[in-house]
Amino acid sequence: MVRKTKEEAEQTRKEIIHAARRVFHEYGVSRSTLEKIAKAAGVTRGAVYWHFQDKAELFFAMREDVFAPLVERTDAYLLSERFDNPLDAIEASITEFFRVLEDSAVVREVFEIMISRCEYVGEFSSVEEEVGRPAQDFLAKIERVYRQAAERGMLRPGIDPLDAARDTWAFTSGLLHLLLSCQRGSDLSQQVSAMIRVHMAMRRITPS
Amino acid sequence: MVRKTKEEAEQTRKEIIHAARRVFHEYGVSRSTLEKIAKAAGVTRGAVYWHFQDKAELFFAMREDVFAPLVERTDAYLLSERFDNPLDAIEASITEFFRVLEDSAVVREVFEIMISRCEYVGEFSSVEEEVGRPAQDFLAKIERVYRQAAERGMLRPGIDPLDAARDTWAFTSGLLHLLLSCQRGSDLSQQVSAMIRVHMAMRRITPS
DNA sequence: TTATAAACATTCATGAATGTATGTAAATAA
DNA sequence: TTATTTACATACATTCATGAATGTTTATAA
Repeated sequence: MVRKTKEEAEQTRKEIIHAARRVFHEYGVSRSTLEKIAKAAGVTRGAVYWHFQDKAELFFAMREDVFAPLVERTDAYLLSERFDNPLDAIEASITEFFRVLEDSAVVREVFEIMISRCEYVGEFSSVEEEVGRPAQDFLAKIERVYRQAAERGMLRPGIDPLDAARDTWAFTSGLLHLLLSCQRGSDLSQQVSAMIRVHMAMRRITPS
Repeated sequence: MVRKTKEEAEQTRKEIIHAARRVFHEYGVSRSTLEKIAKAAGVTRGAVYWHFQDKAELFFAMREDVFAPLVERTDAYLLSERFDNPLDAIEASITEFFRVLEDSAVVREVFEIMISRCEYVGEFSSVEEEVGRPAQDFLAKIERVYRQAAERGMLRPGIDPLDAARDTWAFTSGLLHLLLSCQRGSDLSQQVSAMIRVHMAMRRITPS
């Protein structure tokens, strides 16, 4: 039976993406053949080639599915007006990011694929830029927020907002990488929220 | 002409390792065929198979060549007795690490391969553990040094040594990853030493 | 109702990488 | 001096992934 309805076709497209995620995660991107992915999705390579031009396009689709809404979520916290203290917005945003990472196996799988199961060469070198841009954006955003905190006298004296932003930037990136690539039995995931709290506490005024 | 002398054989072994590094860096590990590596080294696949069992063994040899001496160097700073303030030892150790990374193209290439040009699955999943161990060790070491600083009253009051160590741990890891994977025209490499200084300054007493 | 095109499955040709097996000349040990 | 390894090069068989070409239904528009 072929020639499904439009909705059914969209469904198989999504199943291919989900299967790709599982296969990428298990075998790594370059060892994930389209045959394996198709089989995991319950279709043949013909279906995969119908929906996606090649492996790279499938990879990008899988990534975009998870990435865009995540950035939107964390930005909502970061740019929210409901925090009296801008530092609370930063803390809430970062905490939310790692909370999603902890709660959603799908998100975690995609990040693990991108960090330790993909080689950024050839058709995939553009991925690095696509990932680098949000990182760059994140730095710019938290710098603005830190600046607001400084203006309102809520950043500890002697700390430059840009310096604080860069430090938080590196901290966040490092925490992500450590969490996903060398957790092996370490209790790091249970320490995450405490680490974020401590990190932010160091730049608040009147640290008890 | 075959059957070289022992020293000549050792030389070709090294040339194969160097060629592997260049090829791995350009094409990524999985797309680096032993044929390409052999050609880059000026030999045939026969020579590669003579010196190494397969691609994985060649990869490990290439990595070990660079990794071991680097850890030794940074540890020398970290565990040195010549610093009055233990925090200076930490700062010097981290600074030294990134200085080597900046100065040595070989070291940088190997780190770039390991961070963004290798998939940690199959025969390579053990690499993650091998890299995770030094990271774990680094945390333990700086925690001890932070504790010394606290005992000598040189750590800013209100900061727990373990918390400080974890924060520095994440910071260092993040800085490394940001530096190697999303530098694209950013002036990050020029900011590194300043960022380290700022990071450490936040945990020193009497921040001017 | 029928033609068209969508949504796949199937088949085929091709190339590329791997591992192994075998060849070979020179260094080295006896 | 000669036998034996060493340090490779060459050749071969096999597997495997890719992309394209073609086949096959069936939803859908006209």
